[in-house]
Order: sequence, then structure tokens, then C-alpha cells
Amino acid sequence: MTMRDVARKAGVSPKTVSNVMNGYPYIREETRTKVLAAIDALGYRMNLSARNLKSGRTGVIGLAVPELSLPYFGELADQVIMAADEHGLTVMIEQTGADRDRELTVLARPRGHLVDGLLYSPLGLGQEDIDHLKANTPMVLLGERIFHSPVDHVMIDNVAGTKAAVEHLLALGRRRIAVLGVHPGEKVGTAAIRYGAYAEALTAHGLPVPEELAFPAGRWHRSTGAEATERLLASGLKFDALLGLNDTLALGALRVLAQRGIRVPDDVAVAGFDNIDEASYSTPSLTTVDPGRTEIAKKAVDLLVRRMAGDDSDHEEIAARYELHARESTLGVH
Amino acid sequence: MTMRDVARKAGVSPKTVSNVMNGYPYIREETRTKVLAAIDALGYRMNLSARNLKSGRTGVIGLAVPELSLPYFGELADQVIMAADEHGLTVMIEQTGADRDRELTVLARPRGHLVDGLLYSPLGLGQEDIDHLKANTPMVLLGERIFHSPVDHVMIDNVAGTKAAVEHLLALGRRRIAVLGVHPGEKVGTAAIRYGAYAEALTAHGLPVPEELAFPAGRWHRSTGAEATERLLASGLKFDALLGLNDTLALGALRVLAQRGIRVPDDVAVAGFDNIDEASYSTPSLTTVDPGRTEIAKKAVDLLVRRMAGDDSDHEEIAARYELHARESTLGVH
DNA sequence: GCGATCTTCTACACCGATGTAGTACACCGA
DNA sequence: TCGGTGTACTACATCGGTGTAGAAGATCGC
Repeated sequence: MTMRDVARKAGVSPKTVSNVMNGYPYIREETRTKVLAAIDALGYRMNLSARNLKSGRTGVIGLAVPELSLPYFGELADQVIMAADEHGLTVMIEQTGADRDRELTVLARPRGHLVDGLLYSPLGLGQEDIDHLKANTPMVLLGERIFHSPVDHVMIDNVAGTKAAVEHLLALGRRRIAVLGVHPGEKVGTAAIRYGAYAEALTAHGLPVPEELAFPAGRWHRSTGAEATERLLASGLKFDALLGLNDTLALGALRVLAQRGIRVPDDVAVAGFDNIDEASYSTPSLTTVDPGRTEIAKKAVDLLVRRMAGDDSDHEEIAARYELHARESTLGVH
Repeated sequence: MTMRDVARKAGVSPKTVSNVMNGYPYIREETRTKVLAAIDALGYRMNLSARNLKSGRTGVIGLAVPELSLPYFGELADQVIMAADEHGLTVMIEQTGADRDRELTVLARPRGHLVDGLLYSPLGLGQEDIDHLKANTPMVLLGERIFHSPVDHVMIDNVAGTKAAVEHLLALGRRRIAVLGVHPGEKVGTAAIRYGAYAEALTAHGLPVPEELAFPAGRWHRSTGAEATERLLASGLKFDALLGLNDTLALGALRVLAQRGIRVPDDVAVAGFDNIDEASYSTPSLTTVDPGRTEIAKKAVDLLVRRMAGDDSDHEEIAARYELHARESTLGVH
């Protein structure tokens, strides 16, 4: 079942069928309907591999994320797929597992030419990997700003968002804010940026930065958040607030605090980052920063589509609008 | 950068390069290393579209799920991607939004020959759509058993799993078990199967089925679970247990119950289905049925790979092992 | 009335792999 | 010694579309 069959049935050349399918303008209405009727009658579907081989286009974009099982990335992927759909594009998802080697592999081999462009949400890459980003494939980075990279970014406003959360805690009178999920030694990742913003917010208010209250967690899962919270409690250090560098960490913390009978927010106020759906439904509901997932997905896809269409103007850096959602984990129940 | 370039550099024919890359056995070790060296030196990557055009294989399988933002499907996709990876396959995800038309579209047009096979998790399809399943592409259905369909299935053991949950509640002395998430009128979907199993479990214990305690929810989100729970509470009906037909519904219910000051499990025991990660970390943690996600993903991919390799034996129906995880939402805190 | 331009369509080579067929040599048994 | 089999490789057509070039008729300006 090929284009030739359709052409034969419609009594035109294969190229005319191709032209009809691709919206070439100079076609008589009569011819167009004949061709469309033939396509319909035969149930013809174009072989995208063949088209891609000749023309480059596949209509597929890649989305590389660390882990789909993390709600943030699941929800992001959902949005990206819907945004891509509006451009008639399909999304191929690649899981990197936040592993640097796998992240580089994705870059080096964008699925054997099967994707026209790449949306890329790196976790493990650093300044030293910038060279790898000078890809042949159009690419838009999501989430993180890798310092001084010559690539398009659609960024979470990590700094302003984190500061808003910290200032919210400070405004509630909290002074000893523990942090979950830092990555010691890391310079450019999300962890470093958010922790840096936390420190800045404290400093701006004339407060010292209590480094002993920063607890590492490599992967940002509920389980690692719970473990870090247990280490925090075991340390015996006093704290009256807890900032999870993302929501799953904070939710893991909520669990442990509840188990230990520590009241939230009375004893400890808790805040997170991401505003995943779960944050509205936990008990207590979680105060968090909405990074504008929908906007990020939409803008990133739009930008990528422009790049794929050949736009080679200077690279852009777009920051999405964040929004602080103050909920029970800091405000209490009304 | 094509195979011809590699061939020239290695001093062999393009076909020999192809043979090396595809593991053809009759190649001298010396030749193989020459070719591999050339591939490495040039950073060559095969054009999958070209290969697909000639050979059919793309190394891509499709995964059609309702919504990635639902934790169950995010976690399932994660597992499928990892299982596919072990076979050297990439996964292309299609979101159907549980919309019947979109589900049929996916079937009718498996991405323009771009996928070698399809894993398919239908929600909206029914008995009347069976004809559409007689696809040309190898396909394995996930999760649901569409009645009398001639297609491979890797099933959640919905009936046994749900019964286990209900029996657990009964064993705790609960007798008025409300159900969230039923789909009135539906005959073959997950909702119907799980609700049917619930009813059977009650009947088997000589108990009547309290139909007034079945509350509908079209989509199985936290928000719809919360709404259904509010309707349940507004009804004034007495109940001492609550079964969410999946975890997100149950988690939405937990939220509303907590807000209303209804104690779980003292006043109402709550159970769900899916064992998403979140169920271990909610407060209280959620009793739920683990449908064996990892096993489902692995078996489904294995089966699909066999079908893609040409195995045309009779269609199989594999049920994964479920496991009941009894947690605080039914047992209380120890 | 004639070249120029626009509209509509077609012929054909070609994208980059691979299946098929076939060559050439080595080795083996009778 | 010769046919048969196994090993190692190559030439070439081909998969199904699309870019390019160009043909043929219609329309237009002057």
C-alpha cells in the first residue's frame, strides 16, 4: 500500500499525491478531492521512514527526562505531548535516569536521525559538557540553565521561585530552615541553584546560612526525602522549617514528620518546589512553588518548532512565571 | 556521514559495514575491528529511517496510555522503557486521554510505520471495538481484558486483587464499604471489572451489595476522588470503609476525610489499587493492591518482542501476580 | 500576437540502508 | 582429483517517498 497505489487509483502521478498530502498550493480542487478520496478509500497511510529518508522531517521530537516515574516529569511529559500534538508532532521519550553517561549518549545519538529536534532536561551535566551540546539537531533545554551555554533554554525561575518560598517561611517567623536534597560539590545543577537562592534569601534578610541544616539527597524521591529527614532528626539539630528542593522530597519529609508526631506546621513548616498534583492532596497539603509547567512545555515546543523550521537567530533564554502556592504545611488548617 | 564513508575509510564495501553492525557471523575478526575502528573514528551513526525503509525494523515500539500525569501510567511507562531498553528498543509514547476516538486513531495509524509494535493500554474501548484490534502491527494489550479479543494480553489480576482488598476490609470487621470510581453502564472496563469483583467478594461472604454506596468518577484523579468522597459524605449514608478503584481516587478521599476530621482507619478504613509510590508515603499510608507493574512491563515487552520476531502462535493471556499491601489506612498506626 | 508569467502536473533521480545473488577461495571427504 | 560445503566478502537493485527540473496549457501585459 504505497503512494503509487493511491496515484494509480486517483489517476495522477505519485508526486501529485505527495503534493496534496503536503499542502502544495498549485493543485486544482478537483484533483485534490480525487486524491483525498483515493487515500480514504484505500486507507492509505504514509510511510514516515521513506519521507524522512528523503526530506529529513519525521514529525517526531525527542524528550529526554531523568525519570517518568517522578511526578514532575510525568506531568511535564504530559504537557509536552499535548503541546507537540498541536503542531502535529509526536514525542519520543528517552529516560536518562539522571545518569551523566546516559545523558551524553542521548545527545550524541539522537535516536539515529529519527527525531527532528530534542527537548532536553539534563540533571547530571555540567559546565564541562557544554561542547556536547553543540549538537547537529535543533535542541531546547528545559529547566536548567547550564552556565554560558549557547543553546536555547526555557527555564524554571529557580532563583526567584526558591526565594519566594524562603521569604514566605521567614515571613511566618521561621528562622532555622533545613534544606533537603542538596548536592554537595555540584555547581550548576538545580540543587545548586535552588540552594544558592535559599542562601541568598537568608543573607538578604541579614540572617546567617546554617550550613549544618543542608541535607544531601542524590535522587529526589519520596524515599530519599524521608531518609534525609531521618538524618536531620537524628542530628538533634533544631529547626522550625523544612524546605524540600522539590515536592517529592518534601512529601517524603511530611511522612516522616507525621510518623514521629512532629506537628506541621506548628512545630515545623514544610515547603517544596514543583507544585505536582499530589501537593494539593497530601495531608497537610504542601506549600510549594509552581514553576509554570504548562507554560514551559508550550514555550519549549514552540521554540523548538521555530528552530526546526530553520530559525537561526541568537539563542533565547525564556523564564517561565513561577507562582507560590501557600497551603497547610506552612499556614495550618483554617 | 553515511555507511559509504565508513566503508571507504575501512576499505570494505558498504554491505560489509552493514553486516558488522548487524552481527552477521561470517566476518573475519580483522575486518570487524577495521570497520568498528572506522565507525568510531568518524562517529558514525546509522540512519534508522533508511534501515526501516528497506528492512521494516525501526527498533521503536509504541506505548499508548491514557495519561502520563497519572502516577500509575508514569511508573508503568518508566518500567516499559527500561524493559524495552534491555532489548535495545526505544519507546514512543502516545497519550490517548482515555478518549475513545483517540484510542482508535492510535490503532488505525501506528505512527506511519515508525513503530515495530504496540503496547496498548485502552480505557475507553469496548467489545464493539474488537474489529479495530485486528491490526497489522504486532500488539500486546496491557491491563484490561477486553472480552473475547483475539489479541495478546498482559493483565492485571483485577478480580483476585480487588477481592483480596475487599476481604481484607471484611476481615477487619468492616461491612459498609463504599466504592469510588465506578463507571455506570460500562461493561468491560477496569471500573466494571473491579466493581464486579467487589460485589462478588461481598456476596461470597453472604453480604448484600449496597449499590447506593457506589460513587461514580469518570477519570481517576485525586480531584475526582475528592469530589466523589464529598458526594458520599453529603449523602449522609453510613459507611465504615472506602475502596478507591485506584490509588489516586483513594488518595483524593484521604484528603477529604482528613479535612472533615474523619479518622482513618478508626472511623473509615481506606484502600486503593495500584500501589503507586505515593501510597507508601501518604499520611496515613494507603493500603493498596500491587498489580505487579514491573512484571507486567517486562512480560509485555518480552511477548511483544516475540511477536515482532514473527511468533504467530495462539494469543496469550498472562496475569501478573498481585500483592496486597496492608498499611495504616486500614490497620492504623502501630 | 507574442513573450512572460502563472498554474497544474509529471518524470526521474536520489536519500541510506539492506536483501538477494553471486564471486572467490579454503577445506573436506571419497 | 573433484564435487560439496563453509567462509568472507561484494555488486546491485530496491524500499517509498520527495526535490528538482521541466512540460503543457492558461492568462496577461503591451
